[in-house]
Amino acid sequence: MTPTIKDIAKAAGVSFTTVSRALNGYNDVNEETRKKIVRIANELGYSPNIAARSLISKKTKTLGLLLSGITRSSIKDNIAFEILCGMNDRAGELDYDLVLFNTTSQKQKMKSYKSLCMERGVDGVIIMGIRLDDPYLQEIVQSSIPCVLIDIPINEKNVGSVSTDNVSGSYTAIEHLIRKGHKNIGMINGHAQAYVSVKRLEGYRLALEENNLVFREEYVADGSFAESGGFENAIKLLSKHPEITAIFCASDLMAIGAMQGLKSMGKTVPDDVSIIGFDNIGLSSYCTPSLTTMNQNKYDMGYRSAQMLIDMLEGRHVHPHISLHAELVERNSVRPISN
Amino acid sequence: MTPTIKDIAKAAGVSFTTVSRALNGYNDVNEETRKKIVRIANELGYSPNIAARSLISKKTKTLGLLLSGITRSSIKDNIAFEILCGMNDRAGELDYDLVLFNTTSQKQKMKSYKSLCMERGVDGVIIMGIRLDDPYLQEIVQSSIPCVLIDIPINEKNVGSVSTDNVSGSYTAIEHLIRKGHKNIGMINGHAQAYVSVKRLEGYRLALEENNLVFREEYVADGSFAESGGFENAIKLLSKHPEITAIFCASDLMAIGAMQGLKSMGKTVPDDVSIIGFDNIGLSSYCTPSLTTMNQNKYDMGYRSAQMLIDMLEGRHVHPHISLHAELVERNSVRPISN
DNA sequence: CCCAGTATCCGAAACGTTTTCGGAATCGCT
DNA sequence: AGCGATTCCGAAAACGTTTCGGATACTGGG
Repeated sequence: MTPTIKDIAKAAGVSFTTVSRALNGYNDVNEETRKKIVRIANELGYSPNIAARSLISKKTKTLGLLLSGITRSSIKDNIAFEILCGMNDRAGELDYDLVLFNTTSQKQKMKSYKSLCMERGVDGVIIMGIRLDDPYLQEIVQSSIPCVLIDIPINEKNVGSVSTDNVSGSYTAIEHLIRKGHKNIGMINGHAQAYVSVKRLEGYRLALEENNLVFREEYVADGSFAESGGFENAIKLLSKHPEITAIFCASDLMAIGAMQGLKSMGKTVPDDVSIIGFDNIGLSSYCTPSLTTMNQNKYDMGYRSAQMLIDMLEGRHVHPHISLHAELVERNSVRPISN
Repeated sequence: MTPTIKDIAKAAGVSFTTVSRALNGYNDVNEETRKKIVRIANELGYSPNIAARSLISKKTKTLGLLLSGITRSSIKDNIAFEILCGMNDRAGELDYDLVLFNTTSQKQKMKSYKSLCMERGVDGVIIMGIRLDDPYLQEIVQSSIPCVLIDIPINEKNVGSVSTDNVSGSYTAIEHLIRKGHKNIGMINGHAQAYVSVKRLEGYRLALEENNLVFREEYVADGSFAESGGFENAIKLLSKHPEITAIFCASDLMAIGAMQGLKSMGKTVPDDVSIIGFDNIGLSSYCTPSLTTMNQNKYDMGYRSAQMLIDMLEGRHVHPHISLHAELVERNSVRPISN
């Protein structure tokens, strides 16, 4: 059996109360006895029972991670993984552990996020990949559990958010295309239930209008962030509107799909039509042509979100909404056109 | 405050013992009272305190995940992520949660894996990405904590393993090259402290010898699973041994590096030299030329490892070593040669 | 020599469950 | 009516820790 505080007490000839205090660095225990206790604890290979501890302290030093999008389909664009790496690193540095809640299994259909968190006893939770219309979003946000949302800014007590500046990001993407001489610019967006999509659309529209180009409803299509969505919508867009010379895709995966779609209809990128993506996933520098895109600092998003949540938990003041800058990375899927 | 079993008892007019039994499905409680109790529990939004429960039951229903390789560098080849997805799915189905231990932070330098696991109170642990010479490998394996290792078969009580059949995998890779007419086949391996590397080398050698080709020490180099390692060693190999017409790389990432290396020295793949990889990562179908490789069923590795660990924990009999089949996926990085 | 103050320690309660043991009530049967 | 079996429920212990409120012994000043 693994040794407890009582075993140490017995071996040291003191009460187990004293052992507890000695190990926790209280000052009302003699330096001699403390050393003795610590020595014995090491000899016995003692490590505190976290269940007992958190039963009384009400803290578990664990962060919950709710990722709705962690499924086989999210493997190609491993954005979730990069974010997770950042989160894991920061949490580890601050001595917290991460527990994964998988919301895909059917058990979650029955159980609310909130009771899931309470049961697991996590101190706080980070949520990513959730849709705006997810019924649980409201629930979790209004519960008293501290949480930070990736990519959904919500003003509520105990909830923070981190995302990239999507409107400025897509603004610079479009501006880049315009500088290269493009005038008829299509967009393949995600879907209306993603906050990033509405923001990226906003930036697209803004950039157009500020450059005296007209925004056309029919130039934008929803590809639901899927490679196949990019494929199909690129074809649709260019069939209906052959005057389009450039497409801005709200994700790299859709951009890659779009490139394939264009290829399938005999058009070449970037000679016939330019493509610019968003995310800068690993694939984008390896596909042909390599993809010009807006880089999102995914690792940092994770890192900062863990930091923010822990700050909230430990009572430090936080600015509840962090917005990271997205910068252009130029590759070979955009070419200038003369007009 | 979140309601406890006692609050329910008070509201239902029974003892809290009865509440506990009612909620846990014991048969010695009247069906009427049970319904009443369940109703009240729902009304109050009760969910059991897991710390208290696991304090007495000694089980936490959580699996620890020790991944030594989860760092920024492992983002490109997101093998770890795919495995994690499979693990997470199966664990979720069986009502276990996953907690991530990050062994990169310095706190682990002080603390042994074993005490880390004990402290966290995980029931068992899955370990991946660990090197054979990691001093903690022995420690964890000899501790009484049930664990399953990814890619390291060890015969010890309470430890299982899952990996792909690496010798057969690399055997078929080499055989494929031989069938295509290649005779001088180089290999870029990982490093000696990876079990998979010794096995893949074994398969390479075996395939050569069984086809009456001689195994040459100087035809194999270690690229330590890095893209840069593939780049440099491909150049080295072909500079010293220009007769080589095909290279087998022990990972796709190295294969991609090798392709770039060859390109940098003016050789083209597959016309001048054929490349075959191992892993079938997401990138490999998008690079140019697309990579012929041996597919590892990464998702399944995770899925099966979670399954095995939970089987062990729940006292079911398991076959301690699972070996998954690797199949060839043909793309465009190898071409037949006539001789 | 006494008293206040300090250093060091201990006992007991508390956290929210599960589980064991036993008691009371009810039932069926003779 | 008597008796064993069955059904339902409660009291209490246990899990390993933290923390509160003292208790003891020693110190030095008066």
